[in-house]
Amino acid sequence: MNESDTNLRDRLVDAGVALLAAEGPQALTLREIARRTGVSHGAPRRYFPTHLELLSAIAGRGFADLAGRAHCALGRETGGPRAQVAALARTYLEFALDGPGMYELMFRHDLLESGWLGLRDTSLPLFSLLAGLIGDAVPGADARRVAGALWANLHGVAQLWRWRSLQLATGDEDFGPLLDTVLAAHLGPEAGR
Amino acid sequence: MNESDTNLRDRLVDAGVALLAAEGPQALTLREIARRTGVSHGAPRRYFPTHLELLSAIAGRGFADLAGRAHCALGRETGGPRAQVAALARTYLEFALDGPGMYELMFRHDLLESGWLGLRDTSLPLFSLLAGLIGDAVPGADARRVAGALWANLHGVAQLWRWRSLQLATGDEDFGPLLDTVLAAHLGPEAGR
DNA sequence: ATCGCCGGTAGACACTGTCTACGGACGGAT
DNA sequence: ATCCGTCCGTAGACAGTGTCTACCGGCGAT
Repeated sequence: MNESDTNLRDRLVDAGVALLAAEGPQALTLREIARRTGVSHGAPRRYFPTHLELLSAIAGRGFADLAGRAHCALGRETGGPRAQVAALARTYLEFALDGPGMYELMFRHDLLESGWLGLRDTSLPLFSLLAGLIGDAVPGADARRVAGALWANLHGVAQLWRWRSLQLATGDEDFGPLLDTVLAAHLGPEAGR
Repeated sequence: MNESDTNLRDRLVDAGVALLAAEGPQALTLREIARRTGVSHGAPRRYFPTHLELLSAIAGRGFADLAGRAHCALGRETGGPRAQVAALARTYLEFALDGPGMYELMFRHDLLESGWLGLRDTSLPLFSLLAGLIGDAVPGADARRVAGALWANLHGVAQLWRWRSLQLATGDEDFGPLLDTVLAAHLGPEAGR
């Protein structure tokens, strides 16, 4: 009945997620995950033929979490499309800056199996959603291209902020003002307040 | 007289740069670099006490290369400040998309020694330069914040483009139109043609 | 009761980064 | 000329990693 003691597969991913949050991606050793799960180092091979597939499954949790947070934020935001884009952007940044490890792992393509589906399957719908909102928010622009530029901008801010490079360069301590600058750049000056 | 046969230090970095360009960052093994240099695996330790310091030295070549390209592009561009920012941005993207490995290594902070100076010492001057140009190009804006936003945007485009995520999302095959979108977003619609 | 398979164990292998002991060449002082 | 110390690179050990393979115990189906 209780499936948590069977399903070694899920237990491995659970242990990996916990280890990732606690010590970062470089701690995600196959053998350490097995150790924390209480099985031998050869056991994971039964479910994840290679280390990269286990890491990909762990990253999959992150993508699911991100998608969940995004939809939750969208449901909570009752303003216009511009406000929804802003909520989405803030959610994205908060997710990236939340734990020390998950976001890093999710975009370490050398650690994920090539052509990893989780990214495409949760990023593309989110991207289409963003593009649709942008199409509503700024009717004149090429929505897909603006959405791509904004997505890249958020990704870059997330990464550079994690490294404290942007804090050093701009002197800010909170990413709020920078995020406002980014949104204003891509969506035009704030209109729908 | 010839210093290339002495200076094992430089020979190691040379071999590392070549290996990086040929096979990517995950091939930058301490032992493989030593092998390609023709010395034993313990030899690098004399000059680079740890693996990360050797990788940092290799990345340093990349930062120097980037700075050189940037100044070269700036010297070639005779237009106004906006055209110079555009030239800088294009140079940055071309550098990032050029080799398969160097850009990746340069921003893999887990592979570089913490507080790595090369990044700060070549990024910050370049950033200040960018901020100055932006201050001239768009007099009204907070130059540092706009420069930070643009830098992050370029970084994000570089990364997502490398992963082909942006091609997938926008349908583009060349990053030119997207770059124009990005520049227009941060600098305002093209004026100084 | 017996057989086969599923799921996990245990050991081997090649490889990595780091550490330590060794060796040999070179230069300067006596 | 001899000795000594200081570089600079070698070689081996060690713990740890991912992958592969042989093994084995228990369980269900025949």
